[in-house]
Amino acid sequence: MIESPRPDSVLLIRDAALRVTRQRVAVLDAVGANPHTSAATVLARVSVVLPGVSHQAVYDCLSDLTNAGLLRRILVVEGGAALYETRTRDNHHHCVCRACGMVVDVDCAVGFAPCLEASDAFGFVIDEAEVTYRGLCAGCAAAKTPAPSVQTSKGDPEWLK
Amino acid sequence: MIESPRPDSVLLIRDAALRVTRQRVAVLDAVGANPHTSAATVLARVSVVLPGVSHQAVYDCLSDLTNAGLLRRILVVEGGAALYETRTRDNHHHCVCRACGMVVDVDCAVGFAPCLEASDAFGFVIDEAEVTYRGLCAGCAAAKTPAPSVQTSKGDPEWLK
DNA sequence: TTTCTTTATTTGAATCGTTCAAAAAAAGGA
DNA sequence: TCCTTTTTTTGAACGATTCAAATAAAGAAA
Repeated sequence: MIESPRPDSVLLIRDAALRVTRQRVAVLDAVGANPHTSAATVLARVSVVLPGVSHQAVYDCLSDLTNAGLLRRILVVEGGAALYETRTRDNHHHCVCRACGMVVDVDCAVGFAPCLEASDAFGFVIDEAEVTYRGLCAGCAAAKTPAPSVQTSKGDPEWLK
Repeated sequence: MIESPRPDSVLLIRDAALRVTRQRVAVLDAVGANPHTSAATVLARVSVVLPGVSHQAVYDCLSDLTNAGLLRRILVVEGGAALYETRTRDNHHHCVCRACGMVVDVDCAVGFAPCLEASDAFGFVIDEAEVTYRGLCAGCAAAKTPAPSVQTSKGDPEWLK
């Protein structure tokens, strides 16, 4: 599954006024192909296409692309690594399984931009609402595993590998 | 401001079927007196009352008290430390200032347990919804500081010290 | 195309928050 | 008071991320 750079990525990066480098294209492609990936996983994936990429380059690219609005960074795993995704401006949320760590996208029932209208935010000028649901995914709930492979937030979710 | 252990804490800990130790009482008191504190800050505060406490004890206490439902752990700062609070079962949310790191509690406009009803959660059994609003607090927004003391998530929020 | 300047990447070390593991100490029932 | 279990201390380790200096690549200009 070695993917060739999608022209989309090149255009997106250029339009964001960023220099188009192979690393950035590869990182954007990697996240696009696998939503909710950590820097470590991105590094692994990018390494296939660009042997020898440094982890620092991956961190820099993730950071730059995030600042440019091409990526979104979410803090979903307790004590774990940040995850990245390419869906950036549609105000969707995330459901995280406490057991296996699986992350899925969720649209809020309340409608678009659900909780962005905090009741009393003490004068805060809010620009983002990150909503994280936690619980058990269908599989883990069915298995009713009391505490078998409870992944304590180290490394990547198993289902991702 | 050396505080003496509140009887509340002792009772709460005992009721949670946990052994009542000075460390646990002190940790619970420390978080109770200062919502949204990190482990490092708790250590500093507890050290005043209990000179020589180990950071490990603080981590253990925070973990035990959190598991017992006496504390809630929130992941609010990008790449930063987890914060703890004693308001545990009222489903409130948090507003975080991107500039100074200030955290305030917010009740959702949508009502009690706002976004707990995710539209389609792929069969997830959800037990918690963590909502984090990000933006600028009134002070930082007013100052319109483009990027002055932008705290990049290391250490504790300045306003806490 | 070639050169030049700016911006990215590599390299390697360091930092922070957190956890692991073994020995010593304290809690609380018998 | 004794004894067993649970906590705490002690000290090292780890993963994720960042810092800093040297090198390489991007892309505008000649």
